[in-house]
Amino acid sequence: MSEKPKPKPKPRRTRHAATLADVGREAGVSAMAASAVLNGATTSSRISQPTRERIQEAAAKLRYRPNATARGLADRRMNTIGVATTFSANELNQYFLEVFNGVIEGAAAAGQNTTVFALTDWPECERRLPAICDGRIDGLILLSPWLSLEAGDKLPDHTPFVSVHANQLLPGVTNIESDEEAGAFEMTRQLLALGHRRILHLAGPPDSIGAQRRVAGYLAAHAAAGVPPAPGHVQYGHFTTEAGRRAFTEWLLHHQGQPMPEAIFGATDSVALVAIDLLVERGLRVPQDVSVVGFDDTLAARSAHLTTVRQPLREMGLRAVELLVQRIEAKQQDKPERVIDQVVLRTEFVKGRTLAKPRKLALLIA
Amino acid sequence: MSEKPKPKPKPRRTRHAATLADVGREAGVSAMAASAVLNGATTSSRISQPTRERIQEAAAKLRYRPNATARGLADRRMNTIGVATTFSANELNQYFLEVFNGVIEGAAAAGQNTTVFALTDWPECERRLPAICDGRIDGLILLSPWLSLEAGDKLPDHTPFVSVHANQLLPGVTNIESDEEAGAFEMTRQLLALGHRRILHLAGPPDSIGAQRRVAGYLAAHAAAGVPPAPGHVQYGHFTTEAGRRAFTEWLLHHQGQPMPEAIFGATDSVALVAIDLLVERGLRVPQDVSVVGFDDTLAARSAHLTTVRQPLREMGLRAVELLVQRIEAKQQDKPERVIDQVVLRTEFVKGRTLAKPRKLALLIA
DNA sequence: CTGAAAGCGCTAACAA
DNA sequence: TTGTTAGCGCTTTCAG
Repeated sequence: MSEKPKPKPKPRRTRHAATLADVGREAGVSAMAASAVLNGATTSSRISQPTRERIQEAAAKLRYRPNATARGLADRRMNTIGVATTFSANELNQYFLEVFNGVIEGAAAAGQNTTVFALTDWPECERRLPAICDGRIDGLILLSPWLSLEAGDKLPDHTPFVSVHANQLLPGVTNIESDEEAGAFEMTRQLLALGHRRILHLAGPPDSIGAQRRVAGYLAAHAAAGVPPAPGHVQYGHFTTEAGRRAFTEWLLHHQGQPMPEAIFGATDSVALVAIDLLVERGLRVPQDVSVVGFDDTLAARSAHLTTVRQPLREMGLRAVELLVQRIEAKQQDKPERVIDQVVLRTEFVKGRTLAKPRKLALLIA
Repeated sequence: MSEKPKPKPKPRRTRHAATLADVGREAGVSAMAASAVLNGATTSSRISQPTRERIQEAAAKLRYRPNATARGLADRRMNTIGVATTFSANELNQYFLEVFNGVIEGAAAAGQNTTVFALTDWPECERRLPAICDGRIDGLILLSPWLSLEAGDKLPDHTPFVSVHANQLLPGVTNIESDEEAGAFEMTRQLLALGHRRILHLAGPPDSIGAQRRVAGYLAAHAAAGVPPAPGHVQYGHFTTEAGRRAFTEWLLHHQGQPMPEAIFGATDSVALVAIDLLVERGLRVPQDVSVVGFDDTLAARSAHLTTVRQPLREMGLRAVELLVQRIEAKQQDKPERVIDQVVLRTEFVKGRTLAKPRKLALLIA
């Protein structure tokens, strides 16, 4: 071939610190040797001791820093997993914190970093997903995603996914959940066993699968005990504090003059806690006058000694990472993999201080 | 098998989806044109409408996805900020959640992603910092870092930093904090004004600047009121629930038979909340028998209606991102910048339900 | 208006 | 044991 034009040394807008090439030059070896020594590339064992040392010295002298971006580009791997969830400024999300804690821990254990994609809502997720799965992460955890099946079909296929508490099973995405119905069943069973009959369930949104399962548990426990649920005692709403406040307030308004429920079963701890607030504001005592129980066992519940159903949120986060990393590895090695549809973890009754026997005389709603 | 000369089209371990080159080929234009159209590179306006459309079509057809890693490498910018903090599995960190919420929000507003580096302790941070600042993030927020000055000197200098609640001002790192001393002062002032005299301050670690400031506020308020602090009523410990439990239990043990404090001022909400627990376990009522107040105004405190000092944690997170992004921009454009040392936000007294006048008769510690 | 070429920093494959 | 070459996918000069 023709002579190499050999252009000028190029100004090199020296952004990054020293590069492998720099180190190599300094040590009088190739960049590749430096790579082998410094970043443990495949050939690392084949470098002689003296060369090794020269390279180490040069690296130290030039304060060499590997560049993750470049490595990621070459490797097609960033060692970073993503977590996508809705994150609202007005109400802090305990649930998120608990799961996230597990994710962080699992990721650290697997040598992965974690980047968070904060969404305002799930439609936004559908839009942004392609941009999210653009090489910066190796896999993504969807945290209680609310995606349509069509959206699920359009998930980028070069990125492995795992979901936690998905509202809808997505094709090819392992979902981690807990046996919420069993949890709600057990909780309701305990309430009934104590003698409670008018148990108000402040439920989540009717189109949430989780909310449905909790309602199902509530109803099943009644059926199992041969007790018909108190009529009108399932009030749908949402999982948040504010929604809980609205739902309960409204329910009370619509039931003025009627007997106060003996127990209130919130669809989440937030709902239960705000119910306690509202009862206290009315001069009622918990649990002497009304028992209140929740669902999730988040931090606020624990510090309030709320009786609740524990979902192993941290474990769910851990598990999600584990499964995701497995899938990433498999994909990396082009290994076949059979995707597990679901992993269901157990829920557990947590005895707090907000559950007691019903009082003898019914209170009337003021 | 044997013929080889012709360097084959290269198997191209087809990892990533379609590339710009693919799109260009499909549309019969150069990759560069595709880049201009699809990713809004500098020259984007100079592409003719028809070409534009052809490229768009081709991109859609091939399901082109930009690759952030490649772009990051070329741009030397990932549009990602990092947050480094210690994260322990055994105790959930409310403080983190609050600040993080602000960070997430700020980052989203600035079009940045957020990646979390979970550390077990700050020495680990010093070790990992070089590896963290390796091109994957454009800047880093240190969340209540506890770094020595020497460590501060060794911070990689190609990455801008911002700290929140740093225990030690780091050179060239803007620190965001709140006027904790003023907050503690005001809280103590209120306690004294209500008539409290034996105020037990369950403080943080003596070597924490934040703990020191809270103690300073406590003492200053006494001085301002002309009331000598009750002797032995500052007990050092740590900011966590467990540490709070230990500290209070121990203190009570050492003061058996002496009067119970009229009020307890926890260095954090966690400490205050666990103090309430311990009091209740001893059959005491809060606030009728003992007032309990905290510091931070985290979620658990709010749901417990704890009287506390609010630190604007979310705002601090927002501000941190803002400042960091500014610095990143400045750096990108090689603009000179004068680094602000500190930003101090205001704290605020939050009236809850755990503060009342002291009871007339002193209780004795059992 | 468009394309060719070079390079961001690193790694794998192949020679030497 | 070491160096050379050729990308990873994208962007930015600089020519046409």
